[in-house]
Amino acid sequence: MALSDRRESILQIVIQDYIETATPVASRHVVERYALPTSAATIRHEMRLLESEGYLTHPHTSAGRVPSNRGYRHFVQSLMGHAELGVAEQATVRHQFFQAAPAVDEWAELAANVLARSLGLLAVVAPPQPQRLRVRQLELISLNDLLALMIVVVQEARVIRQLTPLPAPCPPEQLDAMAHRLNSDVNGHDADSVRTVPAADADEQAVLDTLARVLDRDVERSGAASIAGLGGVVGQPEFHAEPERSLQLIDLVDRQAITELVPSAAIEEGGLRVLIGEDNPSDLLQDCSLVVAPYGAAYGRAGYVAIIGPTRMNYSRSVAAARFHSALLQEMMDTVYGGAA
Amino acid sequence: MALSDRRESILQIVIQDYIETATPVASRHVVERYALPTSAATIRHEMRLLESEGYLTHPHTSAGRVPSNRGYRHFVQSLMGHAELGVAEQATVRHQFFQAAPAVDEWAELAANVLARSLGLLAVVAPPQPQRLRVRQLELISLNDLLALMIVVVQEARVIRQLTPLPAPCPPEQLDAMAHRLNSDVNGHDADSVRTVPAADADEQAVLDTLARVLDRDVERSGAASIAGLGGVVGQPEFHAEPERSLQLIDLVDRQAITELVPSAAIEEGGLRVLIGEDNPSDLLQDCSLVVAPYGAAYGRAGYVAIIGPTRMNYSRSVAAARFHSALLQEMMDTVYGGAA
DNA sequence: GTTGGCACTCTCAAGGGGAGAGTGCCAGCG
DNA sequence: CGCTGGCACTCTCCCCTTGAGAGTGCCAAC
Repeated sequence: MALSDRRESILQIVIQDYIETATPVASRHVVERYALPTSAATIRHEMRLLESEGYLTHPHTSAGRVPSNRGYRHFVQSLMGHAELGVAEQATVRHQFFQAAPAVDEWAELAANVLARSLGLLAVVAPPQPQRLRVRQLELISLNDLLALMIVVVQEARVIRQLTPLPAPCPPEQLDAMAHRLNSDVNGHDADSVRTVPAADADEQAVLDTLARVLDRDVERSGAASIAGLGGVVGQPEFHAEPERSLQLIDLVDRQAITELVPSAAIEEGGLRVLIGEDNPSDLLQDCSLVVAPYGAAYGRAGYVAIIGPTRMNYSRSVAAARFHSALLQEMMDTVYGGAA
Repeated sequence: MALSDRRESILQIVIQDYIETATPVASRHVVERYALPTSAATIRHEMRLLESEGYLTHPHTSAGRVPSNRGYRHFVQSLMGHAELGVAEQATVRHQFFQAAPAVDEWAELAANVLARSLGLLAVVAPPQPQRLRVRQLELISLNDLLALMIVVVQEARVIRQLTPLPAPCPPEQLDAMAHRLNSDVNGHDADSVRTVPAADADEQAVLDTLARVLDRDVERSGAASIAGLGGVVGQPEFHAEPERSLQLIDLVDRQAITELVPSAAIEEGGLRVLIGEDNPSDLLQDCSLVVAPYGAAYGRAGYVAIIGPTRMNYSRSVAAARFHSALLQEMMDTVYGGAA
């Protein structure tokens, strides 16, 4: 099933041209634009063969050729080559990351915005999910004698806040003292080991109970994914034609539900993956492709950088950008939180 | 220019019907649906007068009547009455708020989501912007001998994170000691007074400098607005007809730029305001209305709850919901952070 | 002041036709 | 045997027309 050299290069031309112009590409257009030494009829013949082998399709009789999912897949695997982001662009992005606040969620937000802007596609960036949370610092702020505000800093500079009712009245100074005392007891502990810390009185017990509970609960909650680039992707011509599809996608983003469409199998596997058309688990992403690059597996359930766009996306740029950002996020985490894993 | 009673009630019927059905309302439809004791011809006559007075318009000759912006304005001021959210709904929302983490940004996020879902419109909720930040707690985490991670908890449980290079090598225990020492020095201080704290050595000076800088910087940054409900609002029939308008709006939300369309004059004035059609500062919100309810002015530059939708929005529900949420946010802040203002 | 009747206007959907774009195929050529 | 020009064929897209339907505006009568 190997393709002849000429056939391959025609396939490549058709796909690249279609990615650029978003219009079916005609035989005459190919010979003219790319100054091929053959006639349009010959190209037509080759295209016909490429179509019978399943790499191209035909919207209707008198339209040019359009890549099929199989064509895109072949393009990504064999034809597209290995691109890298330009040095200048890499430097600019790195700079932005080192300017940002040193926290995973901030980085994820920044990465999603940068990716969305530079690719014009939808970008979803999720921070790694820690398996369990360990206390770094505990603070108690007295709101009144029977109610305290608990602020817990856990690893990777994540912060949990929680109201804590106190069973016995506890004036501010006493609460401060308690926080101070508890800090050395709970430092570095996770939910389970917090539960084994002995309490001096009922209030301390209440605080410890609450602490253990929120440590468990926030393992689930922590690390919401950042999403950006909706404007770019619904502006793509493929969405112009079908408003309902756009609405579904907008709704998915609005409800933060696209994160569920990034298949966890692809993330856990470790390497960068490109899912094209029906590779996708969801019908909602028919005619869409997904580029997924996981990172930060050492910090819990791996985070990921995902690019979502029409199958007609610029794979070369998308893959390069996703690879670069996932590596950068990994590097940032290792630099700033490396010891804390 | 006062309207007769009958004319007023016809205006009210037309507006309410149009809000509900989104189709121009015809004279016959009015008499039939609302079982009026007059004939269609009479209604037509009255509608004609309402149109000549500027309260209604006409998409084209043989279409029913549609409220003009002036009509909506009159409706909001005189006809709509004062609605409140149902007791059950109020209780549900309150419950959700007390379940959430006690932090202004979480509340804003929750409020935006609840509003968007219950109204089907775009909701923007911004927390108040403090005039200056005061330190509550300072933590330093040693990344290596020359680099520390600074975590600052300021009032309203906001958290600032920042990398801090250290001029002289400083092992972890020493850094802990410094944090402990500094904590009592800077507690309750703002950027200006942090600058007056004397430093024991070069490292301490570096930490204090960084602290003062981020306290200044984050006054600008803190409190990004939460936005929700894009899916609902672009699903409205008025956006179906004009895809470019939807794209502009989507882009505005994607880039977090709608917050700039909420006029600061309306916020600073204090009370709830309804801006209809060309009341809006931006051309992008032509045919849109904006309900703005400020809150939390005691905590700095006031935050706000804003509802954005087509001029054909349900003003009664929107106003009631905006009023309720702004009051609730105010109450939450007073309860949890009341003493800290 | 209210009403029924009627002419008038405008939209909307469906149908028809012509221009344009590309292909598929074939016969001829090197 | 592969390449090429020519030509018929097909399908889309846009424009125009047409007819049905919806509502109004107005008038004369009550």
